[in-house]
Amino acid sequence: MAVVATGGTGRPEKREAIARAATAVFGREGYVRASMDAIAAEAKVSKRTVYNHFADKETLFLSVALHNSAELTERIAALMARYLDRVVDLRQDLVDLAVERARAVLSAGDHGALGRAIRAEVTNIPADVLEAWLDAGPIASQRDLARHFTTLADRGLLAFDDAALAAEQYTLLTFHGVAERSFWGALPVADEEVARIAADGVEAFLRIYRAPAAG
Amino acid sequence: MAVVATGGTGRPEKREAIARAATAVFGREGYVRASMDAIAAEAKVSKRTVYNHFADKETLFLSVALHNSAELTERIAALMARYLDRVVDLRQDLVDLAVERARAVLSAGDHGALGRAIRAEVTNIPADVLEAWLDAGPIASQRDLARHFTTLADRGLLAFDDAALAAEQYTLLTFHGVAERSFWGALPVADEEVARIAADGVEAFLRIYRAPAAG
DNA sequence: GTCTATACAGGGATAGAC
DNA sequence: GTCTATCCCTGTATAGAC
Repeated sequence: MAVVATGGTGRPEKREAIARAATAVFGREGYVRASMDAIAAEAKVSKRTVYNHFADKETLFLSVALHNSAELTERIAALMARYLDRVVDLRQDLVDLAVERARAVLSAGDHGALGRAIRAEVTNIPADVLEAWLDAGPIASQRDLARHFTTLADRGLLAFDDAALAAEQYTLLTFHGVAERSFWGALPVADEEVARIAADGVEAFLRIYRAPAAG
Repeated sequence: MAVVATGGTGRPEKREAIARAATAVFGREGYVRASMDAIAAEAKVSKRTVYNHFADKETLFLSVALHNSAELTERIAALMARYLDRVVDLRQDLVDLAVERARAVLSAGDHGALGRAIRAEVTNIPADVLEAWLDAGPIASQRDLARHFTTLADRGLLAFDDAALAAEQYTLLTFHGVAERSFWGALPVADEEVARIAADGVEAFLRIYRAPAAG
């Protein structure tokens, strides 16, 4: 069970097209229902080319899963930098970050959909690959968030003993409610609902962690 | 697409055995991988008997999903009654409830496993059936919890404007972190981890919602 | 020398028939 | 309770095309 992408003597643009198509099809159909024929068709390559770039269906799935995980972590890191690097109105920035993160992860695009496929297959994924996926994805994002929170605490805007715990509870209060309601992006959630949950979550979060001195 | 269980002219004990077997197999394998042969074998009946009681695979799945949802709601309601009807140490009772709920939903048993299968199939489940599942399961449990919280507020132990929001945030803080970590029961989580998350979650919850007068 | 197109072997699934 | 019609999937093989 090769974790690293296999082979790949072919043209890189084909490989990328296959990976993109696989992300879309696995996200739409889930691992079991997705067929290599459908992926080849979506990538507009022959099935033989798919097998030339990726050893088998499982390798292809795990490969795009890891790639997708890292990509999403980057996008979320960019959002955190945008909203938490230069905070002027802490509450508003935390709400905006929550809304944008929910949109990035759960929007109809491929990101959340592939995450759902991975969660569905979790019992069939080798432990080391699952760990790599977690480490490049959710765990990395939580680490990034904890770092930002530490900076905010240094600036006197937040107060806590455990930055990782604060980051986890922020995520639970502002994100997981939406993720659960939408089944990780499978069903649409109204924008107002996302905004409401974000506002309520930040309100609760600030009651726990706002520094006494701060407004 | 019949929502209600179909047919059922056969012996009720056979029907129950099939439903139990289907719950186990769907939970272990997921909807697509589970085969009617495996379910018949696990129930120790012939495949013909399975099709005599349930019209097809989809009907069987949706039927056991709804049943399972209602059953789990009952078990959680019993836990809430046990820990919240006669509160003496609010913090301890909230922690114990969180731990027991996590155990009930996520333990290696069939309950959480089937829930995982449903979440994986959410895009293939008819909207009305999904709504019925939510209403008999997660939504019902949240309503029950909100009712208990209202009583606790009347007794001066909690303080909030919106009981439903408080119940949702209690669930997020004390339960969803464990659910996510274990992928809804697919992977084991150490008892100490469950206890730690419950304690941290209740601590945060009480900082938001403990009544000023109460200890 | 990689890609396309298509065909094929082998296995397994549902659902119904005997 | 077994047997079978029908279908779909993975992965390979066999052609030729740029």
